[in-house]
Amino acid sequence: MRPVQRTSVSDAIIAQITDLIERNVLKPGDRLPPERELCKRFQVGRSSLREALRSLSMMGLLEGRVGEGTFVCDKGQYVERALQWGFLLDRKKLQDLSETRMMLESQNAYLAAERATPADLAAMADALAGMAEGLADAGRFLASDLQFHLLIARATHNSILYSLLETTRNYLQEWIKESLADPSLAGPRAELSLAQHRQILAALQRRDAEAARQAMAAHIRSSSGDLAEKVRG
Amino acid sequence: MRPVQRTSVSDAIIAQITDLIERNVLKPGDRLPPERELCKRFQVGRSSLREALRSLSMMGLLEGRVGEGTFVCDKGQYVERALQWGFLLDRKKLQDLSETRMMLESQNAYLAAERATPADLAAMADALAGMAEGLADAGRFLASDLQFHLLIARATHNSILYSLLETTRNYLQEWIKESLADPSLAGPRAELSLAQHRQILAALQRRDAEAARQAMAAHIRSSSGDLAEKVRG
DNA sequence: AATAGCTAATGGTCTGACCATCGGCAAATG
DNA sequence: CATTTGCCGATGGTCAGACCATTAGCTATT
Repeated sequence: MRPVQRTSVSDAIIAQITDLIERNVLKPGDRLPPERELCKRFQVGRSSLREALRSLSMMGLLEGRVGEGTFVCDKGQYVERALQWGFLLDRKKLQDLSETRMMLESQNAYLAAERATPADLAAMADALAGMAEGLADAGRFLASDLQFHLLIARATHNSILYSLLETTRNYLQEWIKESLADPSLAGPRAELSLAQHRQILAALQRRDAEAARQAMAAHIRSSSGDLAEKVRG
Repeated sequence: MRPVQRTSVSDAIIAQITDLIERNVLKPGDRLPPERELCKRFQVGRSSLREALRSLSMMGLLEGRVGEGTFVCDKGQYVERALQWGFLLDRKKLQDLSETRMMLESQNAYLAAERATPADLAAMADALAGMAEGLADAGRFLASDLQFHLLIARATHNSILYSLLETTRNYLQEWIKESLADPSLAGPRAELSLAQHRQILAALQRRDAEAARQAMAAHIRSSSGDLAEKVRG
């Protein structure tokens, strides 16, 4: 004897829809039939259908817009989402996060040096210009700073690495902001930071992967010095 | 003006419950109050509550048992759930994941060389012995192999890095298994793999971080060669 | 003491209804 | 004619109540 397989209505719907998406019958951007219509087709109640749709939304496969309909998301959100949920639970490890970020940033710089397109490099130069113009405006400076780092991650053309860096940055962003808020050191530190960024971009432009990695590592080490202190204390 | 944030009842419930689990108010194995009770406490309808619970079940945080109640899962179930989405990975994503894994593994080896405790090293030696004994048993060999890599990640004593490696490994595990299933190459490849693992452990034991990183990188490059081929074509 | 049967509680499902929002259309406006 | 305004239907989001299948625990029969 075998334990009989207990099938859940919602799970069956989830299986069917994921299958449709997998076989590309439902393409990203496509609109699903209205919920009431789907109920009739699947021969199920609206509760069960909605539980299924909700789960699929949570996985990043679908997106519901009030008054418009339910749409298939761009493929690719699910892995990132899962990774995000993954270590959402054991945070409180700022030090670990900081270390992880350092590793991601420097390795991304290495890869970006090999793979950045001219367009990537141009965008980084723009971000750098934004930092220079924002030397007096902390908000703008920080925004351009963040953009520069994200552009490097994007230049790896590896969506996983980009997403990981983005996530760790998001977690650390608040602390980074705080540590840069101290006005007494703002001026000199901003200029140092700008110079370091110029070094990084220069290394990327001459495709020197190892130099890019080391420049990035040095930058993060110096810029996150007091972040580390703050974490410890 | 700023776009007003549209809050969803289900999302609010999800946020509250995940928060309770994060703060360990709800421990794994705990039973939640009945749905009808939760409705009264949250002041929401049962549909919304159930959509939230369903999403949390889909993430592997909760588990509902008919006639018994809803229970908090062991943290880590989410990985299993995530595996179910594995088939949605396209080739590009696989390549990216593989690259990310390579970077995590080698960097972890570097850090582990500096931080591994004697106990960590002893556990790795055990895993290595398990691989040696399992040369004829593919299942056991693979299990010890995986354990060895996870032990290295644990030896970094960085929970984020460990969690990241664990997750990427789980995503790739199916493909790794497949690529090692080919019996024609099983024997020689297993011995090569074992030898490489011995090199890695040796580097760790003499605290040579750079050697450990390079040994790990070499191992992964050679062992994932046909994985890369499989991905490409 | 063991077993069969009953009962209450619970998650799973269905139905119908109401609301807020969005897109599109027609009428009013300049 | 072009623009704005107001309306209407469709849609996702939410709610309340009901019924079902399953489970655990109690009860009474054996």
